[in-house]
Amino acid sequence: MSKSLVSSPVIKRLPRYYRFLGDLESQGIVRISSRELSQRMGLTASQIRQDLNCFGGFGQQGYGYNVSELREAIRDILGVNAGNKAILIGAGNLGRAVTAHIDFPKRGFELIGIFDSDPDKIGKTMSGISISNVNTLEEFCSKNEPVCAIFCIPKDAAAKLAPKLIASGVKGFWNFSHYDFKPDDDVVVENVHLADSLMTLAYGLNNYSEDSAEKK
Amino acid sequence: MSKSLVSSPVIKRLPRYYRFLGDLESQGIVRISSRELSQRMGLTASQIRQDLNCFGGFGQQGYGYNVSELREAIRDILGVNAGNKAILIGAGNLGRAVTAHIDFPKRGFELIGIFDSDPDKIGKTMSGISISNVNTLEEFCSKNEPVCAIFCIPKDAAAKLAPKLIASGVKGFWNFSHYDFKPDDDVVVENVHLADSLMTLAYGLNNYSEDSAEKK
DNA sequence: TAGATTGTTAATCGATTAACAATC
DNA sequence: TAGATTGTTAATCGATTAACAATC
Repeated sequence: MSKSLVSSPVIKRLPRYYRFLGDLESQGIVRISSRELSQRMGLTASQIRQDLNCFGGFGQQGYGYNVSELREAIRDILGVNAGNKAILIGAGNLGRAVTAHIDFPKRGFELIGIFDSDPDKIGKTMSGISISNVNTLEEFCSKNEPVCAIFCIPKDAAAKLAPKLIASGVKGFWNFSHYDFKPDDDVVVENVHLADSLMTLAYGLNNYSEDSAEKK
Repeated sequence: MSKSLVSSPVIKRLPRYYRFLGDLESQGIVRISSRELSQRMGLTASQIRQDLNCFGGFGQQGYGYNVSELREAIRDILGVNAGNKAILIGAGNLGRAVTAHIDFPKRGFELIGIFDSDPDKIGKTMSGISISNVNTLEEFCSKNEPVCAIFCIPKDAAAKLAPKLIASGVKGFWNFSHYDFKPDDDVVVENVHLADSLMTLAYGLNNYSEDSAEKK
């Protein structure tokens, strides 16, 4: 398989397109032009056409885009039906919230295991999945071959587990910890740094002025 | 107060600088050059110097940067000591995790209220704060004047509450919902779209190859 | 056919990187 | 002073926007 040629800003916009198209579909809207979609989403029509054309010509001149068709196309590009096997590590508050809050099958994943080191938690269940001892992790991985790990653990624990998981064949990380993956780790990482996000908001508030509102 | 002149990519890197400098400080490291910091963080030295110079000259030629001084400077730029009054809306799994997981004072905020609409939750406490009925929200705001609201509620509830909160003087939102703020809302918004982040990861996994690893 | 809207190329804008003179 | 490293300007790179010919 060859390198993905599509730039990161484009890819990060895909889930939002997917969401808007889902809304349009459930409103019964059949077709939409890049211009109208751009107005609803707060983008330029140019950008939408450029983004979509990274993956193919989904529209029709003079008509626009068929909402359902485009949505399905983006769904398949994202791989929302792929059912990637994932494990979650850390059954604390954050792990519990992620487990309860995220509809994994809808987002392209299947949650097949939860791990923790706390004896009080091991053996209990979370969203129907039994919590396993983290020292059985490698055994579990060689048997079940998850491709994705979700880090809801502190930085130090993440630092210890990351190399082991990578060696076990884990290719992607949804990283809520402050551990920094190295570029040569050769894995796909999505960082969710909540504290960083909140501090960015603090900056925005402390430098708030009439004309400096939202800018992603 | 005039418009912030610093670009969004720069601002989003500040919390990460802050974190790394904190680590360096706790390791007892007193000075650091942009070059060494760049190697540790996986950035270019140029970028670090450019970023910092948006806010002032914190370094010294031939020496580099004093770790503690620089960290304190960034802390003040971010406003981590500002104690912005914040309220959290939605005491479900996500709200509970955020409340338990985030050290608000350390990130520039003071959590002064939690709201929900569920009678089973109202009156109970979360991290020492009593959960109030969401129908008392406006009254609470006019009395206590929070500047920030944290949305841990579904899209529809967010859509209903956002205008009210903005009218009440709330200037910033930490938005975990799928509600989209409009540019003319004239507020500061930090979106944390967990489902979007996870789908981006799905894309990365489904298009994984040897050479296409992490790219923020 | 005429009108609308795409796909795509060209122009612009902004962010990152490189270079180097200033200076500690 | 000589060496190191910043602050800052200039060059490059990439992403966004504008324009328009192709075409449904």
